[in-house]
Amino acid sequence: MDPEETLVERWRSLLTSYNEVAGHLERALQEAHGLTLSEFETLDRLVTQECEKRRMQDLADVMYLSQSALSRTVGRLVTGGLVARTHCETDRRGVFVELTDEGRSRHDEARKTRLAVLAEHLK
Amino acid sequence: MDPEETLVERWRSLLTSYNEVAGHLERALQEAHGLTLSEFETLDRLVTQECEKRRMQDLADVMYLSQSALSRTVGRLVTGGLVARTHCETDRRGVFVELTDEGRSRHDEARKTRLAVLAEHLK
DNA sequence: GGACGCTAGATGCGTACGCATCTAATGTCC
DNA sequence: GGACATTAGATGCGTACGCATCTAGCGTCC
Repeated sequence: MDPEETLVERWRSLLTSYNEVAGHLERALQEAHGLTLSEFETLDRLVTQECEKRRMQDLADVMYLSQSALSRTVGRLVTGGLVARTHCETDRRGVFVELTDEGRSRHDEARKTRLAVLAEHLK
Repeated sequence: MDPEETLVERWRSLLTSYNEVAGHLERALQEAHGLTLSEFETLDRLVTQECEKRRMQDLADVMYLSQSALSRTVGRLVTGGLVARTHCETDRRGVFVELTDEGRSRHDEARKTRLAVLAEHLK
């Protein structure tokens, strides 16, 4: 079997699945919870980690966003009151991101939406 | 095994793979051929089909883009001289998209780049 | 301790996106 | 054949993105 064909096929399938699921998820999260996919995923990273207070960089490491996109995403979450920024004591360049109660509960609701969408569209 | 956990894991893996590959592909195509990922994928759809002249709608059906995004992508390709729009005779609302020679050869070069990137990053 | 490089994040800027709407052509029903 | 719904595609608008750059704090070497 032609290796190029195989690769391209796998890539197209990845492309298609991703856009299918991401599209539905984006719309559902926005509609039901006023959250961007990236915003939700950011909250999700914070909840998942046992320590719910993380450096921007640590977040960036486990996410797919560029540094600038993450910075703005966190900015939006701060504006929405879902997370708070705290300065790091020992290194004042650093920024901790911390879930607020509102953030935690909003994530918890949104989780149900995610589950439903994934169950339906993640073949 | 918790079905939610499983789904979410698969989703995260999809999210990560997609962004990894798409990011590298986007950059490589831009760098080496001045093409957007969507532009390349559009060309690719045209080349792949035996008939290299297709209605916008047919293109939209096999792509992941919204109708408006596709329309603009084709617009950019037209500006770049890689495809041409032709009006459909029998239904003048319809638009055919047709590869130019330049478009065909540009796609052919870019294909090598895609292969290299996929081989390296599509785990 | 002052100059210089380096790192963490924020921000200016340009771009592709989706949604909603618009335009123009087609089809339908009387 | 004229009014009205429908369809194909283009376009206005607002938004999230990545890249490049900026700012501020840190570290090092003399």
